[in-house]
Amino acid sequence: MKEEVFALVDCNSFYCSCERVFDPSLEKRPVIVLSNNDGCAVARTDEAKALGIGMGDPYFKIKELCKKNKVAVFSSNYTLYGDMSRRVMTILSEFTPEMEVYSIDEAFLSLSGFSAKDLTRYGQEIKNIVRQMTGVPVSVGIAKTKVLAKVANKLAKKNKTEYSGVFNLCEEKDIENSLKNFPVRDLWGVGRQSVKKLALQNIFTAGQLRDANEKVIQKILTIQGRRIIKELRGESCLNLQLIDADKKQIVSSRSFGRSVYKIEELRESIANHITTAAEKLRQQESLTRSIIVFVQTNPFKNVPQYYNSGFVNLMSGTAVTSKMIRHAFNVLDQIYKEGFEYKKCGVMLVDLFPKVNSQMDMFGLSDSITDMHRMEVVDRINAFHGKGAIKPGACGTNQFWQMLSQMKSPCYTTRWSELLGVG
DNA sequence: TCTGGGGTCCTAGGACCC
DNA sequence: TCTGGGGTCCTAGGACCC
Repeated sequence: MKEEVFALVDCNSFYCSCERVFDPSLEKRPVIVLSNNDGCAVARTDEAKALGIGMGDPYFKIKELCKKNKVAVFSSNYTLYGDMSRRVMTILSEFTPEMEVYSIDEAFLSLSGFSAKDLTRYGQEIKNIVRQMTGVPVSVGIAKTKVLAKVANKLAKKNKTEYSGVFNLCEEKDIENSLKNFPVRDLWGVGRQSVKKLALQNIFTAGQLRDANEKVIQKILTIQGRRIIKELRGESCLNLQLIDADKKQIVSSRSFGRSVYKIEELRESIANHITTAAEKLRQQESLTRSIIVFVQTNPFKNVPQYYNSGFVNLMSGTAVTSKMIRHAFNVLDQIYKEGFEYKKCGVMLVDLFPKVNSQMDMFGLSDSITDMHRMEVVDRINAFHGKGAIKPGACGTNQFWQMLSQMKSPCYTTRWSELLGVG
């Protein structure tokens, strides 16, 4: 069996760190970044965590606490974070022949075949170079399986001074020690429901899970639980996902900055969601055969509740925005009910398939060459001038329903589109 | 007043066929 | 007309991730 080694590189409080890069005065201050609509905290620095601000805490509940402690609060600025992420990933890719970009702020690097005794030093080098070139601090966990690399990374983050951001968990005695005290709820792939089920089996630590009976665990946690056990034992069964696989579904949805009642307003929002989703669809050179549209009221508010969704099947598949908007509007007409206070809506494209596999149908329902060319031109213009430079008229211009984003930092890295007023 | 958004994987169960 | 068993395909829903 080939001996594998993985490094998990994870940016520390990524969104907050991005904000700090462009405003050094934030360095020792507590910083948090809020979700869309300034709803809840999705990133916190250590200083903010120390104040008791939790992941996902609603902003209205912690607002006072933030004011009192001079917490720097930001609305999320995904253009900035996406751009910083690309920079970090580009640098990381120089350190390995094989890498999986796992999320906006995390990557698994294959270090298989690298000399074992130098792994820790290599991790330090990765950490230092990323910091030096981008300003973003990262933590590195090194181990023989992905699950153990996740554990190592978590411990590196938790004991920053002791390990200075890099923890090499390849030695048997270190694994033993680490798993003994590692809560099972902090394991990658073990969520709240699984924690409950494991507690009934008297399993509370990663060490106990590793020593449990595989078949029993598979019964209660499915095949995924069994894989975690194997990985904890050092048997690698989760491989690097090297190629960026095509999405199987594409979703665009968002809560409104305020309540919405009229179908005209929902239409505008749906048109925008279709535009976003269709763009992603064309980017991966796919067509969709099924569009789902949904609308819903605010479940947290004490008002009459309504949720509904509907779909349309398009036999020949399409990636043409205008056509998709027309179909989505038809669905919206069917599910919309007057008199409700709507808070959110969205679209899902499911049943995607590669464009090259599409067949001409007999009824002329397929996308025409002219339509496809038109979309290509639109995509190119938007790529150059910034997202939304050109969009369908149905998307509206005033976007009154748009989300709240009151504390957004400037788009430091992508100023052009901002200056042109199209970012 | 104010509680995110976008994904994947797995399983159970129904429909259908032989 | 009734009976049984096994296979495949599809879908909805649960659980999890960042």
